[in-house]
Amino acid sequence: MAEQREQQQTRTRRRVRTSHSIEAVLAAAVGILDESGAQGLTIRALATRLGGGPASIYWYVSGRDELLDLAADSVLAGVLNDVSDVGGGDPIDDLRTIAVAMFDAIVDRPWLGAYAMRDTGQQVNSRKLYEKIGEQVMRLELSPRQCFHGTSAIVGFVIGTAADMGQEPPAAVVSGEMDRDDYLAGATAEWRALDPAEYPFIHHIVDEFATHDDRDQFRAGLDLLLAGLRLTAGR
Amino acid sequence: MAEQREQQQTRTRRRVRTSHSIEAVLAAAVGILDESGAQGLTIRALATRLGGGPASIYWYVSGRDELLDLAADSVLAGVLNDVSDVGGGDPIDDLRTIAVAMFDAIVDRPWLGAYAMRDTGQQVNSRKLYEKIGEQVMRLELSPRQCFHGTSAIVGFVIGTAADMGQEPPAAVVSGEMDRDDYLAGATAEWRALDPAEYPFIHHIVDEFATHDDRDQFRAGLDLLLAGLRLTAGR
DNA sequence: ACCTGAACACCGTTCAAGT
DNA sequence: ACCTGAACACCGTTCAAGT
Repeated sequence: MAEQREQQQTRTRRRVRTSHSIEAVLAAAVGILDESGAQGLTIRALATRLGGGPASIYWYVSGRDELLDLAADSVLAGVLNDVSDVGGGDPIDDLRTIAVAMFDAIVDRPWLGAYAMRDTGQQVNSRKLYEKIGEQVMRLELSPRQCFHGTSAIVGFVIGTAADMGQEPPAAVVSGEMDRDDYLAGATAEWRALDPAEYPFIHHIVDEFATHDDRDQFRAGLDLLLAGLRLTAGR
Repeated sequence: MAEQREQQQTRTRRRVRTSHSIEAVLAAAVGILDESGAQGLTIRALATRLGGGPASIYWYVSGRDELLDLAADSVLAGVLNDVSDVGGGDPIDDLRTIAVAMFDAIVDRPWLGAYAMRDTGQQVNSRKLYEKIGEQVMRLELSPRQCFHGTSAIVGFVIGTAADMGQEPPAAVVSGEMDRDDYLAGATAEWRALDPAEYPFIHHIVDEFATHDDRDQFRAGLDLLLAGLRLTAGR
Protein backbone atom coordinates (compact mmCIF):
# COMPACT_ATOMS: atom_id res chain seq x y z
CA MET A 1 0.00 0.00 0.00
CA ALA A 2 2.80 2.34 0.79
CA GLU A 3 4.41 1.25 -2.43
CA GLN A 4 1.26 1.99 -4.34
CA ARG A 5 1.05 5.50 -3.00
CA GLU A 6 4.69 5.95 -3.79
CA GLN A 7 4.12 4.99 -7.39
CA GLN A 8 1.10 7.22 -7.71
CA GLN A 9 3.11 10.14 -6.47
CA THR A 10 5.87 9.44 -8.92
CA ARG A 11 3.52 8.98 -11.84
CA THR A 12 0.69 11.37 -11.46
CA ARG A 13 1.08 13.83 -8.61
CA ARG A 14 2.38 17.30 -9.32
CA ARG A 15 5.94 17.52 -8.06
CA VAL A 16 6.12 19.62 -4.95
CA ARG A 17 9.83 19.12 -4.66
CA THR A 18 11.86 20.67 -7.40
CA SER A 19 14.63 18.58 -8.81
CA HIS A 20 17.56 19.71 -10.90
CA SER A 21 20.74 18.29 -12.37
CA ILE A 22 24.26 19.56 -12.48
CA GLU A 23 23.67 20.72 -16.05
CA ALA A 24 20.60 22.70 -15.05
CA VAL A 25 22.43 24.20 -12.11
CA LEU A 26 25.35 25.35 -14.26
CA ALA A 27 23.08 26.66 -17.00
CA ALA A 28 21.17 28.73 -14.47
CA ALA A 29 24.44 29.93 -12.98
CA VAL A 30 25.71 31.03 -16.39
CA GLY A 31 22.41 32.83 -16.95
CA ILE A 32 22.81 34.83 -13.77
CA LEU A 33 26.48 35.50 -14.49
CA ASP A 34 25.62 36.86 -17.94
CA GLU A 35 22.93 39.10 -16.50
CA SER A 36 24.58 40.38 -13.37
CA GLY A 37 28.20 39.29 -13.25
CA ALA A 38 30.04 37.31 -10.61
CA GLN A 39 28.76 39.55 -7.87
CA GLY A 40 25.20 38.72 -8.81
CA LEU A 41 25.70 34.98 -8.59
CA THR A 42 24.72 34.24 -5.04
CA ILE A 43 23.75 30.78 -3.89
CA ARG A 44 20.40 32.15 -2.88
CA ALA A 45 19.71 33.85 -6.20
CA LEU A 46 20.63 30.65 -7.99
CA ALA A 47 18.38 28.57 -5.78
CA THR A 48 15.49 30.95 -6.34
CA ARG A 49 15.94 30.74 -10.09
CA LEU A 50 15.88 26.97 -9.85
CA GLY A 51 12.79 27.09 -7.67
CA GLY A 52 14.33 25.54 -4.58
CA GLY A 53 16.17 26.36 -1.41
CA PRO A 54 19.83 27.38 -1.07
CA ALA A 55 20.87 24.15 0.57
CA SER A 56 19.93 22.12 -2.50
CA ILE A 57 22.82 23.67 -4.45
CA TYR A 58 25.29 21.96 -2.15
CA TRP A 59 24.24 18.61 -3.43
CA TYR A 60 25.80 19.42 -6.81
CA VAL A 61 28.66 21.62 -5.84
CA SER A 62 30.93 21.91 -2.83
CA GLY A 63 30.54 25.66 -2.54
CA ARG A 64 30.40 28.95 -4.37
CA ASP A 65 33.99 28.72 -5.62
CA GLU A 66 33.49 25.39 -7.28
CA LEU A 67 30.25 26.68 -8.76
CA LEU A 68 32.08 29.57 -10.41
CA ASP A 69 34.83 27.28 -11.67
CA LEU A 70 32.40 24.79 -13.17
CA ALA A 71 30.17 27.46 -14.67
CA ALA A 72 33.18 29.03 -16.36
CA ASP A 73 34.39 25.68 -17.59
CA SER A 74 30.98 24.75 -18.97
CA VAL A 75 31.11 27.77 -21.24
CA LEU A 76 34.53 26.79 -22.56
CA ALA A 77 32.93 23.74 -24.12
CA GLY A 78 31.64 26.12 -26.78
CA VAL A 79 35.08 27.54 -27.45
CA LEU A 80 36.52 24.06 -27.69
CA ASN A 81 33.87 23.18 -30.20
CA ASP A 82 34.57 26.32 -32.25
CA VAL A 83 38.21 25.38 -32.61
CA SER A 84 37.74 21.66 -33.10
CA ASP A 85 38.85 21.88 -36.74
CA VAL A 86 41.94 23.91 -35.97
CA GLY A 87 45.27 22.12 -36.03
CA GLY A 88 46.25 21.41 -39.60
CA GLY A 89 47.75 24.70 -40.70
CA ASP A 90 50.74 26.74 -39.71
CA PRO A 91 51.20 26.18 -35.99
CA ILE A 92 51.54 29.87 -35.19
CA ASP A 93 48.42 30.71 -37.19
CA ASP A 94 46.53 27.95 -35.44
CA LEU A 95 47.67 29.27 -32.08
CA ARG A 96 46.41 32.71 -33.03
CA THR A 97 43.04 31.29 -34.03
CA ILE A 98 42.61 29.45 -30.75
CA ALA A 99 43.75 32.40 -28.67
CA VAL A 100 41.40 34.77 -30.46
CA ALA A 101 38.50 32.38 -29.95
CA MET A 102 39.21 32.31 -26.23
CA PHE A 103 39.54 36.06 -26.09
CA ASP A 104 36.26 36.58 -27.90
CA ALA A 105 34.47 34.31 -25.47
CA ILE A 106 35.76 36.33 -22.55
CA VAL A 107 34.81 39.61 -24.19
CA ASP A 108 31.28 38.25 -24.53
CA ARG A 109 31.27 37.13 -20.93
CA PRO A 110 33.55 39.37 -18.87
CA TRP A 111 33.08 37.23 -15.75
CA LEU A 112 34.82 34.36 -17.55
CA GLY A 113 38.26 35.93 -17.30
CA ALA A 114 38.53 35.45 -13.58
CA TYR A 115 37.50 31.78 -13.50
CA ALA A 116 38.48 30.17 -16.78
CA MET A 117 41.55 27.95 -16.81
CA ARG A 118 42.06 28.11 -13.09
CA ASP A 119 42.09 24.48 -12.13
CA THR A 120 42.66 21.90 -14.81
CA GLY A 121 42.00 19.21 -12.25
CA GLN A 122 38.40 20.23 -11.94
CA GLN A 123 37.84 22.05 -15.21
CA VAL A 124 37.72 19.51 -18.00
CA ASN A 125 37.33 21.93 -20.87
CA SER A 126 40.04 24.19 -19.56
CA ARG A 127 42.34 21.20 -19.54
CA LYS A 128 41.37 20.22 -23.08
CA LEU A 129 41.94 23.77 -24.27
CA TYR A 130 45.34 23.85 -22.60
CA GLU A 131 46.14 20.57 -24.28
CA LYS A 132 44.97 21.86 -27.64
CA ILE A 133 47.15 24.96 -27.41
CA GLY A 134 50.06 22.86 -26.26
CA GLU A 135 49.71 20.50 -29.19
CA GLN A 136 50.18 23.38 -31.62
CA VAL A 137 53.24 24.54 -29.72
CA MET A 138 54.59 21.00 -29.86
CA ARG A 139 54.58 21.15 -33.62
CA LEU A 140 57.20 23.88 -33.45
CA GLU A 141 59.71 21.21 -32.50
CA LEU A 142 60.95 22.83 -29.34
CA SER A 143 62.21 21.17 -26.19
CA PRO A 144 59.63 20.03 -23.62
CA ARG A 145 60.70 22.90 -21.45
CA GLN A 146 60.23 25.43 -24.24
CA CYS A 147 56.86 23.88 -25.08
CA PHE A 148 55.78 24.25 -21.50
CA HIS A 149 56.94 27.85 -21.27
CA GLY A 150 55.45 28.84 -24.61
CA THR A 151 52.08 27.34 -23.86
CA SER A 152 51.93 28.85 -20.40
CA ALA A 153 52.86 32.24 -21.82
CA ILE A 154 50.06 32.16 -24.36
CA VAL A 155 47.46 31.05 -21.83
CA GLY A 156 48.70 33.61 -19.32
CA PHE A 157 48.57 36.38 -21.86
CA VAL A 158 45.09 35.54 -23.11
CA ILE A 159 43.53 35.12 -19.69
CA GLY A 160 45.41 38.03 -18.19
CA THR A 161 44.66 40.51 -20.92
CA ALA A 162 41.05 39.42 -21.23
CA ALA A 163 40.48 39.50 -17.49
CA ASP A 164 41.95 42.96 -17.32
CA MET A 165 39.76 44.25 -20.14
CA GLY A 166 36.70 42.49 -18.82
CA GLN A 167 36.87 44.19 -15.47
CA GLU A 168 33.82 46.13 -14.50
CA PRO A 169 34.57 49.84 -14.48
CA PRO A 170 35.01 51.40 -11.02
CA ALA A 171 31.45 52.70 -11.07
CA ALA A 172 30.39 49.07 -11.51
CA VAL A 173 27.88 49.29 -14.28
CA VAL A 174 26.65 46.02 -15.71
CA SER A 175 24.74 47.36 -18.65
CA GLY A 176 24.97 48.66 -22.24
CA GLU A 177 27.80 50.22 -24.20
CA MET A 178 26.95 53.85 -23.64
CA ASP A 179 28.51 53.42 -20.23
CA ARG A 180 31.61 51.85 -21.68
CA ASP A 181 32.11 54.83 -23.98
CA ASP A 182 31.50 57.23 -21.13
CA TYR A 183 34.09 55.42 -19.07
CA LEU A 184 36.63 55.60 -21.88
CA ALA A 185 35.90 59.28 -22.44
CA GLY A 186 36.30 59.99 -18.74
CA ALA A 187 39.60 58.14 -18.49
CA THR A 188 40.86 59.90 -21.61
CA ALA A 189 40.01 63.31 -20.16
CA GLU A 190 41.82 62.44 -16.94
CA TRP A 191 44.90 61.44 -18.89
CA ARG A 192 44.85 64.65 -20.93
CA ALA A 193 44.74 66.64 -17.73
CA LEU A 194 47.99 65.11 -16.46
CA ASP A 195 51.21 67.12 -16.50
CA PRO A 196 52.90 66.43 -19.87
CA ALA A 197 56.33 66.82 -18.32
CA GLU A 198 55.61 64.12 -15.79
CA TYR A 199 53.68 61.84 -18.14
CA PRO A 200 55.24 62.09 -21.60
CA PHE A 201 54.32 58.56 -22.57
CA ILE A 202 50.69 58.83 -21.57
CA HIS A 203 50.38 62.00 -23.63
CA HIS A 204 52.12 60.28 -26.49
CA ILE A 205 49.50 57.55 -26.71
CA VAL A 206 46.36 59.17 -25.34
CA ASP A 207 44.85 59.56 -28.81
CA GLU A 208 45.42 55.88 -29.47
CA PHE A 209 43.83 55.04 -26.16
CA ALA A 210 40.84 57.24 -26.88
CA THR A 211 40.03 55.45 -30.12
CA HIS A 212 41.33 51.98 -29.36
CA ASP A 213 39.50 48.72 -29.81
CA ASP A 214 40.12 46.01 -27.21
CA ARG A 215 40.23 43.30 -29.82
CA ASP A 216 42.88 45.06 -31.92
CA GLN A 217 44.91 45.74 -28.84
CA PHE A 218 44.74 42.11 -27.85
CA ARG A 219 45.70 40.87 -31.28
CA ALA A 220 48.66 43.23 -31.49
CA GLY A 221 50.02 41.95 -28.18
CA LEU A 222 49.37 38.36 -29.13
CA ASP A 223 51.27 38.87 -32.37
CA LEU A 224 54.28 40.13 -30.46
CA LEU A 225 54.25 37.01 -28.33
CA LEU A 226 53.78 34.73 -31.32
CA ALA A 227 56.56 36.51 -33.21
CA GLY A 228 58.86 35.80 -30.31
CA LEU A 229 57.79 32.18 -30.26
CA ARG A 230 58.33 31.80 -34.00
CA LEU A 231 61.76 33.34 -33.65
CA THR A 232 62.65 30.89 -30.89
CA ALA A 233 61.42 28.01 -32.99
CA GLY A 234 63.50 29.23 -35.91
CA ARG A 235 60.79 28.99 -38.52
CA MET B 1 33.97 76.35 30.48
CA ALA B 2 32.93 74.04 27.72
CA GLU B 3 36.00 75.15 25.86
CA GLN B 4 38.16 74.48 28.86
CA ARG B 5 36.87 70.94 29.16
CA GLU B 6 37.37 70.51 25.47
CA GLN B 7 40.99 71.50 25.79
CA GLN B 8 41.58 69.30 28.77
CA GLN B 9 40.22 66.38 26.85
CA THR B 10 42.45 67.09 23.94
CA ARG B 11 45.53 67.60 26.05
CA THR B 12 45.41 65.25 28.93
CA ARG B 13 42.50 62.85 28.79
CA ARG B 14 43.00 59.39 27.42
CA ARG B 15 41.47 59.31 23.93
CA VAL B 16 38.24 57.37 23.92
CA ARG B 17 37.76 57.93 20.22
CA THR B 18 40.35 56.34 18.03
CA SER B 19 41.58 58.37 15.13
CA HIS B 20 43.40 57.14 12.05
CA SER B 21 44.60 58.46 8.74
CA ILE B 22 44.39 57.11 5.23
CA GLU B 23 47.98 55.91 5.53
CA ALA B 24 47.21 54.01 8.72
CA VAL B 25 44.08 52.53 7.18
CA LEU B 26 45.96 51.31 4.11
CA ALA B 27 48.87 49.99 6.16
CA ALA B 28 46.47 47.99 8.32
CA ALA B 29 44.68 46.76 5.22
CA VAL B 30 47.95 45.59 3.68
CA GLY B 31 48.77 43.83 6.94
CA ILE B 32 45.53 41.89 6.87
CA LEU B 33 45.91 41.13 3.17
CA ASP B 34 49.39 39.74 3.74
CA GLU B 35 48.17 37.57 6.59
CA SER B 36 44.87 36.31 5.25
CA GLY B 37 44.44 37.35 1.64
CA ALA B 38 41.68 39.34 0.01
CA GLN B 39 39.03 37.17 1.59
CA GLY B 40 40.30 38.05 5.03
CA LEU B 41 40.11 41.77 4.46
CA THR B 42 36.67 42.63 5.75
CA ILE B 43 35.68 46.12 6.74
CA ARG B 44 34.93 44.83 10.19
CA ALA B 45 38.27 43.08 10.62
CA LEU B 46 40.04 46.22 9.46
CA ALA B 47 38.07 48.40 11.88
CA THR B 48 38.84 46.05 14.74
CA ARG B 49 42.54 46.17 13.96
CA LEU B 50 42.38 49.94 13.97
CA GLY B 51 40.48 49.93 17.23
CA GLY B 52 37.31 51.52 15.95
CA GLY B 53 33.96 50.75 14.40
CA PRO B 54 33.27 49.64 10.81
CA ALA B 55 31.60 52.89 9.84
CA SER B 56 34.78 54.88 10.46
CA ILE B 57 36.44 53.23 7.45
CA TYR B 58 33.97 54.91 5.16
CA TRP B 59 35.40 58.28 6.02
CA TYR B 60 38.60 57.37 4.19
CA VAL B 61 37.36 55.14 1.48
CA SER B 62 34.15 54.85 -0.52
CA GLY B 63 33.82 51.12 -0.01
CA ARG B 64 35.60 47.81 0.03
CA ASP B 65 36.53 47.94 -3.66
CA GLU B 66 38.28 51.26 -3.37
CA LEU B 67 40.02 49.99 -0.26
CA LEU B 68 41.46 47.04 -2.17
CA ASP B 69 42.50 49.27 -5.07
CA LEU B 70 44.24 51.76 -2.83
CA ALA B 71 45.89 49.10 -0.68
CA ALA B 72 47.29 47.44 -3.81
CA ASP B 73 48.46 50.75 -5.19
CA SER B 74 50.14 51.72 -1.93
CA VAL B 75 52.34 48.64 -2.20
CA LEU B 76 53.36 49.54 -5.74
CA ALA B 77 55.13 52.60 -4.35
CA GLY B 78 57.86 50.18 -3.26
CA VAL B 79 58.17 48.69 -6.72
CA LEU B 80 58.34 52.13 -8.24
CA ASN B 81 61.11 53.02 -5.85
CA ASP B 82 63.02 49.84 -6.66
CA VAL B 83 63.07 50.70 -10.34
CA SER B 84 63.67 54.42 -9.98
CA ASP B 85 67.18 54.10 -11.41
CA VAL B 86 66.11 52.05 -14.40
CA GLY B 87 65.91 53.79 -17.75
CA GLY B 88 69.40 54.42 -19.05
CA GLY B 89 70.27 51.07 -20.59
CA ASP B 90 68.99 49.00 -23.45
CA PRO B 91 65.24 49.63 -23.59
CA ILE B 92 64.36 45.94 -23.77
CA ASP B 93 66.62 45.12 -20.83
CA ASP B 94 65.09 47.95 -18.85
CA LEU B 95 61.62 46.67 -19.64
CA ARG B 96 62.62 43.24 -18.41
CA THR B 97 63.96 44.70 -15.18
CA ILE B 98 60.76 46.60 -14.48
CA ALA B 99 58.52 43.68 -15.38
CA VAL B 100 60.48 41.31 -13.15
CA ALA B 101 60.27 43.76 -10.26
CA MET B 102 56.51 43.88 -10.62
CA PHE B 103 56.27 40.14 -10.88
CA ASP B 104 58.35 39.63 -7.77
CA ALA B 105 56.15 41.99 -5.81
CA ILE B 106 53.07 40.00 -6.79
CA VAL B 107 54.74 36.70 -5.93
CA ASP B 108 55.42 38.12 -2.47
CA ARG B 109 51.85 39.30 -2.16
CA PRO B 110 49.56 37.05 -4.19
CA TRP B 111 46.52 39.25 -3.48
CA LEU B 112 48.22 42.07 -5.43
CA GLY B 113 47.62 40.44 -8.81
CA ALA B 114 43.91 41.00 -8.76
CA TYR B 115 43.98 44.68 -7.79
CA ALA B 116 47.21 46.21 -9.10
CA MET B 117 46.98 48.39 -12.21
CA ARG B 118 43.23 48.28 -12.37
CA ASP B 119 42.33 51.91 -12.38
CA THR B 120 45.01 54.44 -13.24
CA GLY B 121 42.55 57.20 -12.40
CA GLN B 122 42.57 56.23 -8.77
CA GLN B 123 45.83 54.36 -8.49
CA VAL B 124 48.67 56.86 -8.67
CA ASN B 125 51.51 54.40 -8.48
CA SER B 126 49.92 52.12 -11.03
CA ARG B 127 49.77 55.07 -13.37
CA LYS B 128 53.39 55.99 -12.73
CA LEU B 129 54.47 52.41 -13.34
CA TYR B 130 52.48 52.30 -16.56
CA GLU B 131 54.14 55.54 -17.57
CA LYS B 132 57.57 54.20 -16.69
CA ILE B 133 57.10 51.09 -18.79
CA GLY B 134 55.71 53.16 -21.63
CA GLU B 135 58.72 55.45 -21.58
CA GLN B 136 61.04 52.52 -22.21
CA VAL B 137 58.85 51.33 -25.07
CA MET B 138 58.93 54.86 -26.51
CA ARG B 139 62.68 54.64 -26.82
CA LEU B 140 62.22 51.85 -29.36
CA GLU B 141 61.08 54.50 -31.84
CA LEU B 142 57.81 52.91 -32.75
CA SER B 143 54.58 54.63 -33.75
CA PRO B 144 52.28 55.86 -30.96
CA ARG B 145 49.95 53.00 -31.78
CA GLN B 146 52.73 50.44 -31.52
CA CYS B 147 53.90 52.02 -28.28
CA PHE B 148 50.42 51.74 -26.85
CA HIS B 149 50.03 48.13 -27.92
CA GLY B 150 53.48 47.10 -26.74
CA THR B 151 53.08 48.68 -23.34
CA SER B 152 49.61 47.23 -22.84
CA ALA B 153 50.88 43.81 -23.82
CA ILE B 154 53.67 43.89 -21.28
CA VAL B 155 51.41 45.08 -18.48
CA GLY B 156 48.75 42.55 -19.43
CA PHE B 157 51.23 39.74 -19.48
CA VAL B 158 52.80 40.62 -16.14
CA ILE B 159 49.56 41.13 -14.28
CA GLY B 160 47.83 38.23 -15.98
CA THR B 161 50.58 35.71 -15.42
CA ALA B 162 51.22 36.85 -11.89
CA ALA B 163 47.54 36.85 -10.98
CA ASP B 164 47.20 33.35 -12.35
CA MET B 165 50.18 32.07 -10.41
CA GLY B 166 49.17 33.89 -7.27
CA GLN B 167 45.80 32.23 -7.10
CA GLU B 168 45.10 30.38 -3.95
CA PRO B 169 44.91 26.66 -4.59
CA PRO B 170 41.38 25.16 -4.68
CA ALA B 171 41.71 23.95 -1.14
CA ALA B 172 42.34 27.57 -0.17
CA VAL B 173 45.32 27.33 2.05
CA VAL B 174 46.94 30.58 3.08
CA SER B 175 50.01 29.19 4.73
CA GLY B 176 53.54 27.83 4.22
CA GLU B 177 55.20 26.17 1.26
CA MET B 178 54.69 22.58 2.22
CA ASP B 179 51.14 23.04 0.98
CA ARG B 180 52.30 24.56 -2.27
CA ASP B 181 54.49 21.53 -2.93
CA ASP B 182 51.67 19.20 -2.03
CA TYR B 183 49.41 20.99 -4.45
CA LEU B 184 51.99 20.71 -7.22
CA ALA B 185 52.54 17.04 -6.48
CA GLY B 186 48.80 16.40 -6.54
CA ALA B 187 48.31 18.19 -9.84
CA THR B 188 51.26 16.35 -11.33
CA ALA B 189 49.84 13.00 -10.29
CA GLU B 190 46.49 13.88 -11.83
CA TRP B 191 48.18 14.79 -15.11
CA ARG B 192 50.15 11.56 -15.16
CA ALA B 193 46.94 9.62 -14.72
CA LEU B 194 45.42 11.10 -17.88
CA ASP B 195 45.13 9.04 -21.04
CA PRO B 196 48.36 9.64 -23.04
CA ALA B 197 46.49 9.23 -26.31
CA GLU B 198 44.08 11.99 -25.42
CA TYR B 199 46.63 14.25 -23.76
CA PRO B 200 49.94 13.91 -25.62
CA PHE B 201 51.04 17.46 -24.85
CA ILE B 202 50.37 17.25 -21.14
CA HIS B 203 52.38 14.06 -20.96
CA HIS B 204 55.10 15.69 -22.98
CA ILE B 205 55.60 18.46 -20.44
CA VAL B 206 54.52 16.92 -17.16
CA ASP B 207 58.10 16.49 -15.96
CA GLU B 208 58.76 20.14 -16.65
CA PHE B 209 55.62 21.07 -14.79
CA ALA B 210 56.57 18.91 -11.83
CA THR B 211 59.89 20.66 -11.36
CA HIS B 212 59.08 24.12 -12.64
CA ASP B 213 59.73 27.41 -10.93
CA ASP B 214 57.15 30.14 -11.38
CA ARG B 215 59.78 32.81 -11.76
CA ASP B 216 61.60 30.97 -14.56
CA GLN B 217 58.33 30.31 -16.29
CA PHE B 218 57.43 33.97 -16.11
CA ARG B 219 60.79 35.13 -17.40
CA ALA B 220 60.69 32.72 -20.31
CA GLY B 221 57.31 34.02 -21.39
CA LEU B 222 58.37 37.61 -20.91
CA ASP B 223 61.41 37.01 -23.08
CA LEU B 224 59.21 35.73 -25.88
CA LEU B 225 57.15 38.88 -25.72
CA LEU B 226 60.22 41.12 -25.56
CA ALA B 227 61.81 39.26 -28.45
CA GLY B 228 58.71 39.98 -30.50
CA LEU B 229 58.83 43.61 -29.51
CA ARG B 230 62.49 43.92 -30.39
CA LEU B 231 61.83 42.32 -33.75
CA THR B 232 59.04 44.81 -34.43
CA ALA B 233 61.29 47.67 -33.45
CA GLY B 234 63.99 46.36 -35.77
CA ARG B 235 66.85 46.59 -33.32
C1' DA C 1 36.35 66.89 10.68
C1' DC C 2 35.95 62.49 12.08
C1' DC C 3 33.96 58.89 14.73
C1' DT C 4 30.12 55.84 17.27
C1' DG C 5 25.90 53.00 17.72
C1' DA C 6 22.80 50.59 15.87
C1' DA C 7 20.39 48.98 12.50
C1' DC C 8 19.22 47.16 7.54
C1' DA C 9 19.43 43.92 4.24
C1' DC C 10 21.79 40.79 2.95
C1' DC C 11 25.41 36.74 2.56
C1' DG C 12 27.59 31.32 2.44
C1' DT C 13 27.23 27.21 4.77
C1' DT C 14 25.54 23.46 7.79
C1' DC C 15 22.56 19.89 9.32
C1' DA C 16 18.82 17.43 11.08
C1' DA C 17 14.83 16.06 9.06
C1' DG C 18 11.92 14.82 5.41
C1' DT C 19 10.56 12.17 0.96
C1' DA D 1 19.30 10.07 -3.78
C1' DC D 2 18.04 14.51 -3.38
C1' DC D 3 15.67 18.21 -1.24
C1' DT D 4 13.54 21.37 2.73
C1' DG D 5 13.52 24.33 6.92
C1' DA D 6 15.69 26.73 9.80
C1' DA D 7 19.30 28.29 11.88
C1' DC D 8 24.38 30.02 12.59
C1' DA D 9 27.71 33.18 12.02
C1' DC D 10 28.84 36.26 9.52
C1' DC D 11 28.98 40.24 5.77
C1' DG D 12 29.02 45.61 3.47
C1' DT D 13 26.80 49.76 3.95
C1' DT D 14 24.01 53.61 5.82
C1' DC D 15 22.83 57.27 8.82
C1' DA D 16 21.44 59.85 12.64
C1' DA D 17 23.84 61.28 16.38
C1' DG D 18 27.74 62.52 18.95
C1' DT D 19 32.35 65.08 19.85
